[in-house]
Amino acid sequence: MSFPSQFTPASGPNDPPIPQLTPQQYAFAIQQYHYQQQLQMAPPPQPPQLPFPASVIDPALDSPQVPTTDQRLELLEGEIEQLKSQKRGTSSPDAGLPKRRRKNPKPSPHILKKATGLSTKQMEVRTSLMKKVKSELKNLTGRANNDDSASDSDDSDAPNISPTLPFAFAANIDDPVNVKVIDRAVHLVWTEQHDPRAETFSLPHRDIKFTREDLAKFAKTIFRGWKRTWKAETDPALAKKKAETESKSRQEMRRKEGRTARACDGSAMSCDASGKKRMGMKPYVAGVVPVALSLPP
DNA sequence: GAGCCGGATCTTATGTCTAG
DNA sequence: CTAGACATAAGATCCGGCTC
Repeated sequence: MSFPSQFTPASGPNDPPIPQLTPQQYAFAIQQYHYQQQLQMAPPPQPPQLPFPASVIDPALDSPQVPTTDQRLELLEGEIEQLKSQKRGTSSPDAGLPKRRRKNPKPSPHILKKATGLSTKQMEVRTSLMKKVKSELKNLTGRANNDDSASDSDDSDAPNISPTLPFAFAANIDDPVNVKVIDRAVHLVWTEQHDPRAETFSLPHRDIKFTREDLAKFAKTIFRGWKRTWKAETDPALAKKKAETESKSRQEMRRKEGRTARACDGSAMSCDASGKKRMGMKPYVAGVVPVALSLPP
């Protein structure tokens, strides 16, 4: 995996010319462009405050105009300002609901931020949303171009194109560039998935609620993970440390494998096929006795 | 003190390699 | 070709520091 070594936000997110695209890639780019244009222009000024919009994508926008890069940038910046003012003005993303309903507040259903204590359905929706946020981030940052795995189910409707909004990993998460990318991804997923009646809705359960903050939380977690990878690749000291850690990990694993092989010699229970994933693979934990070694006779 | 951030660590899914 | 071994990426979680 590789990241762009330089980030030039001043040049605008869409400015870089599309380099040597094949006709297929170019077609994808055009498709993606229209797709994002629709999503970008469809929501009313405050989409989260509309409980159930009739449609996520305005059919009237099917023939998208082609704005300039500057216009797109302005739209994005306006979007961010809108989100910021929205956040300042409301403590909750669903503040658009009639206030009378808040007289007897129920326990908040927006509990997807933390994975603990969630029901099975909530966990499924949470996982699905994380995948979608990640997918959008990949497409927005161009990371998808370097990642052929693309196993996410919704990748098909967001084809990979050249980078448009790369993360500024050298900066913090609150850097305007990063905030812009995260907000954009959150907005895209929210627009597609917040309305169970929308055609774009594809979550496993319609009755599970979530907020834009949940999505932002997911995006930030993903950013941190990617930033860690980026640092490990760009910082020689970290790269060296990582290599040493991995080397130790492999040594430890081989030692454990040797012990396990001896211990489970003739014992089918302790070295069954599930060992393929090797739950005992704990790179950083030395001295942890594998469960297989303590099994009863 | 609550909330956020970043780093470190743990866990898991998935990709790649290789011996049979 | 296939099963198993191994490598890697990345999500989840914990923890300490910082800010308000």
